[in-house]
Amino acid sequence: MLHAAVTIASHSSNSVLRPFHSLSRCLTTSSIGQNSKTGINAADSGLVDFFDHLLQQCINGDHLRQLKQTHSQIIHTSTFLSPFLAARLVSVYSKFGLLKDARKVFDTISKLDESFITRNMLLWNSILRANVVQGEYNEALRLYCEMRKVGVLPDGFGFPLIVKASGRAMVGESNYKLCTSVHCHVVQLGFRDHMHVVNELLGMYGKIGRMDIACKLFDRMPVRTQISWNVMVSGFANNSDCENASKMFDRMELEGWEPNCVTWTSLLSSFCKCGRGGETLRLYRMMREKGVEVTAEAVAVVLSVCADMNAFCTAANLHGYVLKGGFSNYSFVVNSLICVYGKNCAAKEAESLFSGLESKNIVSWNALISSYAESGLCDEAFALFSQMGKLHDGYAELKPNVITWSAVIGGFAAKGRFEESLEIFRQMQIAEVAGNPVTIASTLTACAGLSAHCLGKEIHAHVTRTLLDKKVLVGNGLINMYMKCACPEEANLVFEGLGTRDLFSWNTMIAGYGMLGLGDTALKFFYNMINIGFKPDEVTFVAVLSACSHAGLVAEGRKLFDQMVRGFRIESQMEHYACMVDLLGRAGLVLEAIDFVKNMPIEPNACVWGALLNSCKMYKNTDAAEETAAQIFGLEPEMTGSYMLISNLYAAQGRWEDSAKVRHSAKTVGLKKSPGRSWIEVKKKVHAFLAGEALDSGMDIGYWIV
DNA sequence: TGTGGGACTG
Repeated sequence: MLHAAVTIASHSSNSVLRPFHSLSRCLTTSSIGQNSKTGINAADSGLVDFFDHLLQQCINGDHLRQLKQTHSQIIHTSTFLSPFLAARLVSVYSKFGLLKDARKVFDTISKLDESFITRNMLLWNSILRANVVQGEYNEALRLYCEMRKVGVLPDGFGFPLIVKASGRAMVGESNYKLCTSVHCHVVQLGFRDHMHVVNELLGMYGKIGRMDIACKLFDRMPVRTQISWNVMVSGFANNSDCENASKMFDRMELEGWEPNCVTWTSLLSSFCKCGRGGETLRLYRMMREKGVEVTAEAVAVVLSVCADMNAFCTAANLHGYVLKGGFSNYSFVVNSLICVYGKNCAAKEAESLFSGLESKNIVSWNALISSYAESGLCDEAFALFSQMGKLHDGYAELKPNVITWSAVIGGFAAKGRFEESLEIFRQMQIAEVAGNPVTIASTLTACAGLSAHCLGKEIHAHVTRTLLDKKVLVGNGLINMYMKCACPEEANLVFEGLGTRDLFSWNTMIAGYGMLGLGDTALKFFYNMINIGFKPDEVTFVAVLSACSHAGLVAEGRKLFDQMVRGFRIESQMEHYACMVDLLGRAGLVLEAIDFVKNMPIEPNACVWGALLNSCKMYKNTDAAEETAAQIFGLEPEMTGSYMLISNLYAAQGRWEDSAKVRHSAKTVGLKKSPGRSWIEVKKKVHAFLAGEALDSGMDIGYWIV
């Protein structure tokens, strides 16, 4: 042992030398050379303290090499059987993220002495903690099973870890059974009222979406801590229930507790998750006024709200706060900054933040990729996505996850580049990444855009098998797809089968029936929706007004437009005016349509003029058409459709020279009408073809769904 | 000898 001590001293740096005095003390005052397998004598106890000190220094100074050295030195002394040091080594390795080494320490000592491992709770708890901290919840639960097998009963330190792992582990469809069985064990072993254990139980039930059980446990807690309250508020936040998060927050104050920065962060997060951005910002201001410490986590939440609300000024202020508050090294804060800049068309800034990040995790990549995709830069998104699989900083490759894939697929679908969107979806199947409701919704948008009925049906069958069809996002996508494929019966079946319907479900049904010219059915759905208590929004009225227009329901349309403004207090927007002009114009009330445009309280845009021009053409009102076309050329000179429309109108009247003149003037301003493009699905293949072009070979879209 | 709560991406 003396030799070991000398070796330590000679290998140590100056800072390591400091505890040497205590080591010399222990060497001079105790017997040397005694070795016991089960216990540590007095001399070793001093050595244990010494090694403990060294290990502490490894953590403080982030010295991995020193840790390895210290470990090997421990092995060369009898202290390697110290339960405390073994546990310490496990926890230090875990802090370095070296779970495998931690496990090796645990396994080695287990093999050395079986009776030792059954008695040593400290070691069990440290290996449990190591796994939980690293997010290895399933492994933590496996250890718990092992514990039970060898007859070790968890204590007040072990149970919180096991409970936490139960709520977060991936165990098939539901964790509920596992959670209740662990809960039973907690009660059996008398930890029903143990503060730390119950706090974890609250969190566990929150994680699996059972806030009802968490509430019952919370209400009968004999003593609560600040943590108990915070776990409840964050539980509601994670379940997107800002009403109850807010109630819990109020109740906390009412019962004399002061919400701290964590409580506030959870409250902000709950409002953010409910899509109530305005209130999140209001609460954030309130939090600052009250002098509550603003944490990096709170900043990240508020920044994510800014990104969604295009609140660029607030975000710029927060950026300053990030720099001042020293949060620039927090990758999750920088990730949300990337989103704010990316989504506000400041791609350069987003890119420089991204490249400045020391450690880019999957979220960082997704932040930039989804920013590109959402700003319509799908090629940039795809380029970055393609870079992901490659080697970065010499480290193992980072694989795109479901969020990455969905962002790219959604980006292409939103730009109308449906084939590319579906092709990437196919690649995703090959990469064996399972899609989720968001992925499926984007894919269905692409199917709808291509009227790819067969592929749409195939996706429908797939989501039915995986129970994703119960998700409202997927249901709405299916309804839209079937409507765009002119299959209202199938759309209706999906609608009827939806457990929960939201405003989108109703709007999609109304718009679908309207688009297919089934105005009466669209109206029936509109009135049903109101009768069961849904409040229509501006999109509903665009759908219902355009349904009236397609079905020639003029009186009904007029009534609804009036109801929208007076009854539902929805401000009429450009789309609503365009619908009304279309409604009147299509019905042959061209003069009234002209009058309607003249009396509009806002300046008409090209869509409104376009609707008017269309009706002028339908009813061969050349004078009004010319005047209207002039307005359009003034607003949008590149609108080729208007040139064609007016040229065709002249042609229809036999005014060939005028017709040719218009076409010529379009050419002189450098316009070329882009040819019409259509898709047709034949035998699970989508064929794209241009007007006047033969069918191409078609892209293979069959048998994608595994 | 050691306990817990808050975050960012589709």
